[in-house]
Amino acid sequence: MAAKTKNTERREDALSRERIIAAAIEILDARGENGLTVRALAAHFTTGLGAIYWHMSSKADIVAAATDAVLAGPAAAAPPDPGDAIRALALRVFDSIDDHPWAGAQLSRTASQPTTLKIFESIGLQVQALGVPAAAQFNTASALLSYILGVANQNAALAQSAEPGTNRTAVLEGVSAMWTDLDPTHFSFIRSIAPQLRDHDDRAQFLAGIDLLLAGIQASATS
Amino acid sequence: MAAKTKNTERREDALSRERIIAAAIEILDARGENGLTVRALAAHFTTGLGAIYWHMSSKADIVAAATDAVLAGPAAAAPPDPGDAIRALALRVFDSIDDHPWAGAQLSRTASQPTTLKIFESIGLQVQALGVPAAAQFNTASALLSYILGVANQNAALAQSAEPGTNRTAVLEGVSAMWTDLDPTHFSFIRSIAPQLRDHDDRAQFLAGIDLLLAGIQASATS
DNA sequence: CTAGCTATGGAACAGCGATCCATAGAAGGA
DNA sequence: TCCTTCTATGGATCGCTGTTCCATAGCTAG
Repeated sequence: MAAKTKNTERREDALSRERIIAAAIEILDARGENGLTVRALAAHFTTGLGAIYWHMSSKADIVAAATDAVLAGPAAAAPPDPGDAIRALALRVFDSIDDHPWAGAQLSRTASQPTTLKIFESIGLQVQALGVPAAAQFNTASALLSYILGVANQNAALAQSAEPGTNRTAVLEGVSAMWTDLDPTHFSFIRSIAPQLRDHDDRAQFLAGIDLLLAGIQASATS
Repeated sequence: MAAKTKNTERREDALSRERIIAAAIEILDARGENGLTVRALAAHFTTGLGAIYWHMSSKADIVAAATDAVLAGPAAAAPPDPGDAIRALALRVFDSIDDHPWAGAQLSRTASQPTTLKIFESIGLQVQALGVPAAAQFNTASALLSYILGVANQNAALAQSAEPGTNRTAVLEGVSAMWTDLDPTHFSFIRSIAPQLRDHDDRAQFLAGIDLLLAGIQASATS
C-alpha cells in the first residue's frame, strides 16, 4: 500500500517572522482586528498552522509585533522647542493609529510593550527639557502618555464599530444625529455640541488636548 | 417507549436580566474578563445556554450592561466649584475602574455606550460652568474624557496582565525592576523614575493629570 | 379545555487559538 | 558517500468559545 505522501516540501518563498508580520498588517488593515486569524494568515501563505506557529509564538505575539512595526518609524529629528517636540511626537503616534486603528487598541493593551516604553521615554525627555521639576516629571509624562493612549484607543474603537472601509464622515453623521435626538433635559451639553461633531477634525481636536496639557504644565511651573 | 423527559420546568428563583448582570459582575471580578463565558454564567444558575440568551442578546450585551451597572452609582451632589466637580467626577470613574478593572477596558470599547455619554455630559456641563468659550467646550470636554478613559484603560490592562487577585505591589515591583534594567543610553528618563514607580499612588497620579488639564484650561482662559 | 406565549435546558454548529506529529529538505560529521 | 541531526512545513486534532436551534414545560387568555 502506498503510504499517503505528505506535502512537506520546503517552499521557495521561505516564511519568516518579518513576512508573517507584514502579511498580518495587511490583513489587519483590510479586515480589522477580528479578521486576523492564524488560519487566515496560513491561508495567505497557502500553508498550515504549524508553519505559522514555528515562527510566531502566539497570536498575541503577532499582533504585538505588527503594532511595533507600524509605530516604529524613523525617529524624526525633534524640534528644538520641547513643546513642539511633544506635539510632533504625539502627532506621529496619532497618525499611525489613524492609518492602522487596530494598533490603537493593542497599544494600551499590554502595558510594557517596547513601543509604549519608547514613546514614554521620548515624552519624558521632553518633559525634562521643559524644566518640569524632578518630583513632577513622572506624573507629567504619565498624564501626556495616558491622554495620547486614550485618544488612540477611542479612535480605534470608533473605527472598529463601523465596517472596515466604511466612510468615516457617514459614521460621524450617524453619531451626530444620535446625539441630537437625546433627551434635552439630561443631555443639554451633548446636544449643544452635536453639530460640531459632524465636521470636526479629529487630529486638530487631539492637538487641542495636547496644547491644554502643555499649557497646564507651563502654568504649574510659573505658579 | 418512554420519551426522554427533558427537564424544562420553571425555576423558583426566576432568571432575569438584573440577576444575570449581577452574576456576570461577580464572575468578572473573580475571574477576569476571560473568565466570563456564557457557559460559566449558565453554570452559575445551574441552567443551560438558552436560558441566558433568552434574557441577554449577546455576550457583548452582558459585558456592556455589567459596565453600566458598575459605573451607574448615585450621582453625588456636585461641589459648587466646577474644578472640584470635575475632580470628584473623574475620581468616581477612577475608583469604579479600580474596583472593576474589566470595566475600564469595556468603557472605551464601544464609543456611544450610555454610561460614557453620561460622563461626557457631566464633564461638559462643568466645562461650561468653568466659563470656557463655546467654541472650545467640545475640545476641552473631549480632552478630559480622553484622559479619563485613557487612564481607565491602562489600569485595566495592568490589572489584567497579572493573574486576578495578584498582589498589586508585587506587579509594580516587577515593572520597576524591569525599568531599572533598561539600557541607560536609550532609556535614561524611565530609569530615573523607576524608583518612584515602586510606591507611587495611582489615584494621586491620576488626579495630578486632571489638575494639569484644569490648569491648562484656566491658563487658556486668561491668556 | 385549548391555543398561544413565556421561559427553560441542552444539543448542535461553526470557528477560534494552540498543540502535536509525521515528514521533507538542508547541513554537517565520519 | 552515508547517516544523523536540525530546520521547516502542512495538516489533523483538541478543547473551548459565542451563537443558534429546538423540544418541552408551565402559565395565561379565551
